Amino acid sequence: MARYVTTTLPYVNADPHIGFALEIVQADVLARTWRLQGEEVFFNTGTDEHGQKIWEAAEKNGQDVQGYVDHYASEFRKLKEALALDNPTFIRTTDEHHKRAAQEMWRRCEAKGDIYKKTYTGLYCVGCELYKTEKDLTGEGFCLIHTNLKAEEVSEENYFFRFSKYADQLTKYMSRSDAAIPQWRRGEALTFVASGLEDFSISRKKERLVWGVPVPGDDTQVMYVWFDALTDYISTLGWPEDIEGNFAKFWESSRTLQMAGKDQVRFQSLMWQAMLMSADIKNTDQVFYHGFITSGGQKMSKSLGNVISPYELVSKYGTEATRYLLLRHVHPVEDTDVTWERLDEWYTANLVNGLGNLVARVMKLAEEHLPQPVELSLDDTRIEELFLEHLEGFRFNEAMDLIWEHIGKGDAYMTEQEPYKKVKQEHTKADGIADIERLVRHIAKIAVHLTPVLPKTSVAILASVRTNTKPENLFPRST
RNA sequence: AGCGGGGUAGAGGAGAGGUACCUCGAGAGGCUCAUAACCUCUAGACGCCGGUUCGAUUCCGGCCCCCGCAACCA
Repeated sequence: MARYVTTTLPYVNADPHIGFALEIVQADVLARTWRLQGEEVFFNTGTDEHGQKIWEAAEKNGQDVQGYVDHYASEFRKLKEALALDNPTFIRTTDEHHKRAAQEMWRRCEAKGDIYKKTYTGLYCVGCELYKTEKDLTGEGFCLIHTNLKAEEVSEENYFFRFSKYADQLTKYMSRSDAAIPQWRRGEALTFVASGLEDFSISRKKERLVWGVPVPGDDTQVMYVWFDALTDYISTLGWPEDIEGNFAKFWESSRTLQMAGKDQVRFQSLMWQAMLMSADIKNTDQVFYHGFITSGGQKMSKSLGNVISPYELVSKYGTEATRYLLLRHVHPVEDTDVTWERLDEWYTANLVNGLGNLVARVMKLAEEHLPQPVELSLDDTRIEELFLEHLEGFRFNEAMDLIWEHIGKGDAYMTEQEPYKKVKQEHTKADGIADIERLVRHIAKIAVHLTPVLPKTSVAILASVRTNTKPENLFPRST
């Protein structure tokens, strides 16, 4: 069966966030795991590039918008190299094909009678360029952020999507036990639907939102970013024309998975699913919601100055260690607090002293005492069922724990059997050599399990086993 | 207010109806193959109060605290 996995598309008004790195590394591990099992996989990511905020950010930087989004698109594209991502397809919502797809999505919903025009009256803060509700304003009607600006009452005619019409269908969809992971996010979505759905606005007047996809058949309106961006999950597959057949293969007749942050439940599991229902397209089979990474007990934010960027992680610890830290020490679905101090600790304890050191001590003995490389058997390279179950169940941390359990066992075996002593005495030499061979098989088995999670390390260990040589330090001690 | 998540040794985390596990740190031994690494042993913990149960830290209820749902942001 073909498989499909996508990240959400990050909005390009800031540098890549560590939370997005988490999301895309998790997606990558799944894509790699499936590919190892011989499945055909479509792995999608990209950038969300429309919207008023981006227009403004570009103006603020004195850049033209296209140049601005091009710059960010390339910043996000670099993640592929930095995080060793296995061949993701990279879509930009400013791609011509994507814009046509978004317009086709609009036409389909419209044909279904799910798009209508309505005058919206609200309190608008010019500073924020956003409509505000009463709780966003002071008692006197001033904006909480721009405290010197009084929100103005503004009326605007926009297009709305009949979200409310899909309440029953969404409830039914969310009743599938695997529609959202973890389970409690499903509960959240169901509660939200039960509380009553309000149709949402899907366009803005062109004067207010210049940088967006034009609404088909109405030059005065532009699509609001959500409507446009969500469509990327299928436009990336070539929908609607589907000349190459990817949509049929990877969406319609495959098991589809979306990865997203925990704040995305409403958008991914409800709004987007309602749009698909309206357009008569198959719903996403499963959406996985990861937790957030905090730093020093607080949400990362530029103003607090506690942002840890994925590129900083990679330049300090390297690609493989960054993947390791994200997969083992960040909880898949709960929030995790991360500080540089803790990152150093995990890196040294588990990669330098753990994995790296074990490989070094085993291969040093092998290089000196084995006459030839160990022949690996089929059994040495078989992946444990439990390991795969953990990965398929999004328990990346537990899958990693399993590997590190074996690393600990390798070290213990070495101390108990003392092959380094045995090889020095004629009458125990053969026994010592057999121990070393067993240890080499053991690290080979560890390497095989590392394939989807730490791909380069896995290759390095297996190469070292094949040539029977001690490798360069896999994880150098950081100074 | 409401909704959701969480409170586990000195620190940070995992886990689960019946010996509570991992990393760092502390104490005592051991080893020399290894990246001053590794192994063994020891001390030390399930927020509070009830309930269900033969048995609760785990399930249920109440309470107390922390975090997110608003922001440059995933």
